[in-house]
Amino acid sequence: MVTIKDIAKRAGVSYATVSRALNNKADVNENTRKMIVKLAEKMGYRPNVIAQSLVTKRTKHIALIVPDVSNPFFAELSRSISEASNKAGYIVTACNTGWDSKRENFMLEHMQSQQVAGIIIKPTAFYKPETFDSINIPLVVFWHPYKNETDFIEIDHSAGGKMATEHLIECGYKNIAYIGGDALSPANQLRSLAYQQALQENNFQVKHDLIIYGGFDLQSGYDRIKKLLEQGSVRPDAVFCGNDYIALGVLQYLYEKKIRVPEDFGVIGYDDIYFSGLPMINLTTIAQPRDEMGSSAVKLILDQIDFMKNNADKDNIKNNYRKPARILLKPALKVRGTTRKPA
Amino acid sequence: MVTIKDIAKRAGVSYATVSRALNNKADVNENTRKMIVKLAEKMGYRPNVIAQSLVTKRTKHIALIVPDVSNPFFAELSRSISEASNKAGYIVTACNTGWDSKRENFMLEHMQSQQVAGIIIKPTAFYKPETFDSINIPLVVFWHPYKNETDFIEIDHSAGGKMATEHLIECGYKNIAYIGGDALSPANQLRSLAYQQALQENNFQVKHDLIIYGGFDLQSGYDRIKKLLEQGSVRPDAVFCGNDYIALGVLQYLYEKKIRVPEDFGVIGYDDIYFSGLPMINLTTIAQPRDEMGSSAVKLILDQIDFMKNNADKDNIKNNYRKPARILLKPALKVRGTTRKPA
DNA sequence: CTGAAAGCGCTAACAC
DNA sequence: GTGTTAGCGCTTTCAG
Repeated sequence: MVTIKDIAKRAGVSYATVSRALNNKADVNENTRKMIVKLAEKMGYRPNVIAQSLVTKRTKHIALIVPDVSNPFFAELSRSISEASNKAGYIVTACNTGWDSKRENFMLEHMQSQQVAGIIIKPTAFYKPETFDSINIPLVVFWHPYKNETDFIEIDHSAGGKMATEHLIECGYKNIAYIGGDALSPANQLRSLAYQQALQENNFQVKHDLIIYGGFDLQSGYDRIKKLLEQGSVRPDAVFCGNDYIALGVLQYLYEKKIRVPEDFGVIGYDDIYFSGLPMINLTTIAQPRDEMGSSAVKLILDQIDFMKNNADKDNIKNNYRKPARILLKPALKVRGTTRKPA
Repeated sequence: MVTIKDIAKRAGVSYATVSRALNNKADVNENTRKMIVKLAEKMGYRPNVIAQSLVTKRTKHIALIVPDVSNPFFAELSRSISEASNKAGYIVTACNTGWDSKRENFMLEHMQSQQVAGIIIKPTAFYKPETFDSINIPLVVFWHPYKNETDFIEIDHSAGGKMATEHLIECGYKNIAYIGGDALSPANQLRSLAYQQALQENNFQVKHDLIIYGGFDLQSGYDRIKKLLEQGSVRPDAVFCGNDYIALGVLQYLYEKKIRVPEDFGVIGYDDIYFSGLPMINLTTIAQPRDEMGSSAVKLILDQIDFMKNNADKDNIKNNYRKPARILLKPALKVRGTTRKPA
């Protein structure tokens, strides 16, 4: 491994000069610089980012912590975050928690040990209030307002849930079920609540038997629509699903049972993952603004980094001086083929 | 930020002792250790991985460089690599090149600057022979044998291409087209070649007009089947696609034009991404063994790390002492609904 | 414009 | 078992 000292020796200058030259500092003779840069290239020099970080006390890494990167929703979010970060000269490290909050905590700890410049996290469920207290680096949380101390980006899931439910009502469906994901997922609860409210406002009865929770995966959707239709006390004729995966599972069951969609049964998902838009799937769904989510998150991180730099003299900046930002993003209804035309 | 020096001061010991205690070194009094560990916890100590890495000269990071993490194939591969890495105590940083080899080179450079423990890469296209020459950290390359100097994991795309083509022939299709991705992708070329060979071996004529390349995306599949069917000199009745995305585009076109699949037109993809298996899509495809790919890649990286550790005294180890590994993985045919029953 | 030197937080000899 | 000390590769004063 070739270091600036090696270069200095060969160039016959001090290694401080090499450092200055390579970092484009102002006060270096132009000729010396050129000579050093060329030499560095020739010798195959690669700056040791680790060493740089140790002295500058900052890295160019942003950590992204999500439940599952292989879920297209998170994959797409991840890509939008990567792009925004790269544009600002940051690299992102994406970690899976696998919907496991123990693992989530571990990753949170670990990323701080890594001295990342900031953390963007989509928590798996409600976190304990103290979880984020000990984090004193830039942090952006998706979806979960927490006191007033961290930046967060919220999606208006109440609006989303309402939109979805009212759409099904307008389509003329009468017994609308809700198949959610993890019962403890706050987003899930907000949607479920909005669903219930929308029903009531429209003079529909809220039936407990039509509300069930489970996993956010396809199999879970399949299993639960099966249970609902084969063993339930009330037969639904439409279902609002906690995410597109669940909806895909529901569609699969209906498809197998040759139940006509949307004529005899309506299905609406949530997230608008890429594949939902394929004509072979054509799932009506609620779209979350992924790109906006990604770019906003990165922007907030950069703001915090900026703020800390400008206030490096003060102590305990983050919690005491900076007013946390809250961004509320709107989801949008995508009407497609799994719901019939409004009556 | 609390450091081991802070802890040492509070504990009334030297900071070397703190380091030893926290790292579970053998020669520390059990009581001192307990005291220090408890104190560290109380003070909210987090080891500075950057500093650790600087002295130990290794990090626990593995870089994964792929064209596009939002493509389910890479997302799933990425997850399998993450899991295998985590098990071994490594974290993975996944980077997109966006199918851009300039960006790929940049990432390669950058990751080395980051002092990652190893790099796993799926190159976007043929690389220049010298690309990997200057890399002297553990490296695993997917798909592209390169001299004898780096480990690589190859998928037998010749076998895959042959399998796909012969399956279409057995199904009784007569004019089989090939819609590939990037013409310069080696995997693509191998499949294309195998397709041509399989045709010849079965006494089918290879028709240039039935072979076209483009992007690996859905739109590209859609556009090119459209062109083939609307403007082509020979009308195909089946198509072997370079990946599932392209096949999805083809299916979309056929769906819109109400061309019956598999009765009047056969479609086969490549990759077996998750969504291809959904009953609504039900795409016949060639599955690449993602999990095996991921775990093998990580294993090879770990082997190299091990090897380097055990030969730390020697110089220029990687190229001169270690025999590079080559792993050949077999793809598998998944017969589903977009091809008819063999005649 | 350049060199000398301090030190980032930590590990790993080496002494005692 | 514990303290002392020398770096890891680099940036950044501080002198000159």
